[in-house]
Amino acid sequence: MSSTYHHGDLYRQALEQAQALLHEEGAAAVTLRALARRLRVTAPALYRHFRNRDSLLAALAEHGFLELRQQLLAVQRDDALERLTGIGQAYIAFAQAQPNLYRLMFGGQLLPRGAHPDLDAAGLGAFAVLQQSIDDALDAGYLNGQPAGPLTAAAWSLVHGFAELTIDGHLPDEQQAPGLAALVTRLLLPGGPPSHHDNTL
Amino acid sequence: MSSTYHHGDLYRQALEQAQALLHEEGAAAVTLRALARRLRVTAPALYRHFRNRDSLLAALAEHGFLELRQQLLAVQRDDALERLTGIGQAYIAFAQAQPNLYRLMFGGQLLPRGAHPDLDAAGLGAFAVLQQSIDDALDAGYLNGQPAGPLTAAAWSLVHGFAELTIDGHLPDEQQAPGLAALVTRLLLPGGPPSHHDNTL
DNA sequence: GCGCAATGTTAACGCCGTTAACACGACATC
DNA sequence: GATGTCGTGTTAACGGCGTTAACATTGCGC
Repeated sequence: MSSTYHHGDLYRQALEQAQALLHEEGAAAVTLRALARRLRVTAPALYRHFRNRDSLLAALAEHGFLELRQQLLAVQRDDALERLTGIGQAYIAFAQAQPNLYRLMFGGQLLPRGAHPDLDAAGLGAFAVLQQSIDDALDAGYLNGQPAGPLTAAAWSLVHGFAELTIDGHLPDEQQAPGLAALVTRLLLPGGPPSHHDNTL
Repeated sequence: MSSTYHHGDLYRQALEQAQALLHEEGAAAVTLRALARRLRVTAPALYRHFRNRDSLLAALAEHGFLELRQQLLAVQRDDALERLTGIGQAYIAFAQAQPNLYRLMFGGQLLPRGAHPDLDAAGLGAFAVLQQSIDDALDAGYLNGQPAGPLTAAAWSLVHGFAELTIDGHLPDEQQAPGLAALVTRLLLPGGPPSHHDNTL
């Protein structure tokens, strides 16, 4: 009399174990059958909760974007420019702490856009934090009043690129020093009204 | 009497067809069996030329890095700073022209580093072009004499990040205007001796 | 207490990477 | 020219995968 024929909350546990699998072994290891084995359930059972494997991966990526957004929102500084650089560093820290998750979020496996609307929305939500903090910095007179659009694109490109290159080991070792992330996030920002942040390297 | 029991140059044709498959349908579609079907050959035949599927993908990525290097080397400008921005734009153009190849090169499927030495070497070869052009710009008095290491990391991060974000559709549409690539590649560079390149947006 | 909907299992399909055993044929050696 | 060897192809088979259809069990509303 297996008292757990009905598992109870397979959906939640599946997400948790899938996150563990992703974190430990990468997206390729997030297999419906492997996940089912971990949960002591047969593979087709998972189809009651996920349309297919891609939907499961999309759900993981979506959670990743939601978590990233929260970590960016948690950066609080008085000065708008300091907050912007802090956000950049938090972004990089997120990617370095969970490289497999980050690769799933940006690896391009879940394309095309529109296939997973919730995922797209979560991605925009994270992007919005960065965008807002740039607007705030501009309002505070920083960034030489450059147009917000290209600035945002450049800022995101910089942190995203640095995050990916470091977690994939593409940058030479000496350029992976812990402090470099901070340095890089400041290179883009050639000053503004208060001068307590020169690019004094 | 199939006159082509011995195929002749299966290795070269396999690489070509694999490139086509990759370009048209992405890395997931580059399957040994699908490739064998295209070549009118059985799947195990490919194991005479590639250790396994990963080696095939690594060979494709390696060719990508070699081609990228050539395209960067082909950028010739008199002014060192102009050449640097030209290289950034050529880099982005490469990624946008062959998104599936670019994702394979940087998607992190071929890790860990050291698993495919030829691939690692080719990657470093492409990186070296960028590094050299930054050294040249510094020698010409540009970039405010900032340290070369972080500068290189930041420059590569910027172009790599922008390339990936655009080919994956993460940037809002208005920020994908053709000219934006040029703009972004200049944001990083706050001038130098000659002033014919302000950040006049 | 009954019935239905939710949620699990079993069995099976085709595709995949990979390996072992075998077959063909070009090319060197005698 | 016969012969043997080695490179390169085929055949057959294994297990793992995503996925589906059919069936089984259970909890919950009436």
